[in-house]
Amino acid sequence: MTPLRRKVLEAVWQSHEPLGAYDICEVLVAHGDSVLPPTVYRALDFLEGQGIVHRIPSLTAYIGCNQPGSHHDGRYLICSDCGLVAELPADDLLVRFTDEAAGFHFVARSVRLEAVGRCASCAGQEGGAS
Amino acid sequence: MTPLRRKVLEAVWQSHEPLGAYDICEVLVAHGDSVLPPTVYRALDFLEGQGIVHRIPSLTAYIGCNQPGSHHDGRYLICSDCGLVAELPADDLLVRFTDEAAGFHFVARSVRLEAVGRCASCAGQEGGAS
DNA sequence: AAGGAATTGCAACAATGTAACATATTCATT
DNA sequence: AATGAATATGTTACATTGTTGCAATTCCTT
Repeated sequence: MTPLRRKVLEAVWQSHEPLGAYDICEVLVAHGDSVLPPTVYRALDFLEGQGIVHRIPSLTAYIGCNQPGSHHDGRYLICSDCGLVAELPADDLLVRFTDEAAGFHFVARSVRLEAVGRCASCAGQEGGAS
Repeated sequence: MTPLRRKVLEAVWQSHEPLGAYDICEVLVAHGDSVLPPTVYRALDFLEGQGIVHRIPSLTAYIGCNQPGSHHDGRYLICSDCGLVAELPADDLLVRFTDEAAGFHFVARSVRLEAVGRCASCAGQEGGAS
């Protein structure tokens, strides 16, 4: 862990919504650091490898991990209205899928379960996209 | 379903690996059609809405659906070595997650379960990107 | 201090996705 | 058949996201 990586991590942590890599650039620059995309991507790769942040491919964005560790599995609720992501703790569903994959001689390195839909508060208000 | 959409669908179907939108452009152009990105993306949006093709966000690419229908749930095994994707039929795991999400008043519109790792044939050969 | 590995800075670029508007096509209704 | 609404496609230009390659720095070990 280096100062730069810590700054990237803090930027992700302090945001309540997923941050894109370029968003992170802007945050750090706003803090007086001069940071360009390759630097951010490298820091994110590192942090992801440590299981401290997670990439959400559906949003091309990153979130801080709830309960850090080096497990690469996770379950996510992604609100397509407000963009918020809730991370649920990994459970036996993921293990069962890993086992099922093994039945096909597939060696799973990470398992992700994600639901895309509308969160409680967005579903409460009217205005559903049809 | 229109001629253009059918061509896009065929391009996706006839590829044994996931195709990016720009790959699809190239395929159609190679077939003599003049097609630009917005056209392909629109066709893909339509086909995805029909449940005939699936987008794999982890790869920013598309695959043809095994058993077409308008269900938006799926389970995928994604080989990070060769890029091949196997689609497994949806099962009760996805339903259980939908129910669990509902417990948080989250209305899931689609659920995806994906494992990233090494497929049987890639795991068989040596050369793990350790 | 010298060597080597890992990290960061930087410039240029590649790949992916979208907005806005023009043009065609379809199809029901007159 | 002519009109007009709705849908689909063509085209330009651009926005966003991610990468390559190399130089400079830092840090740790010998």
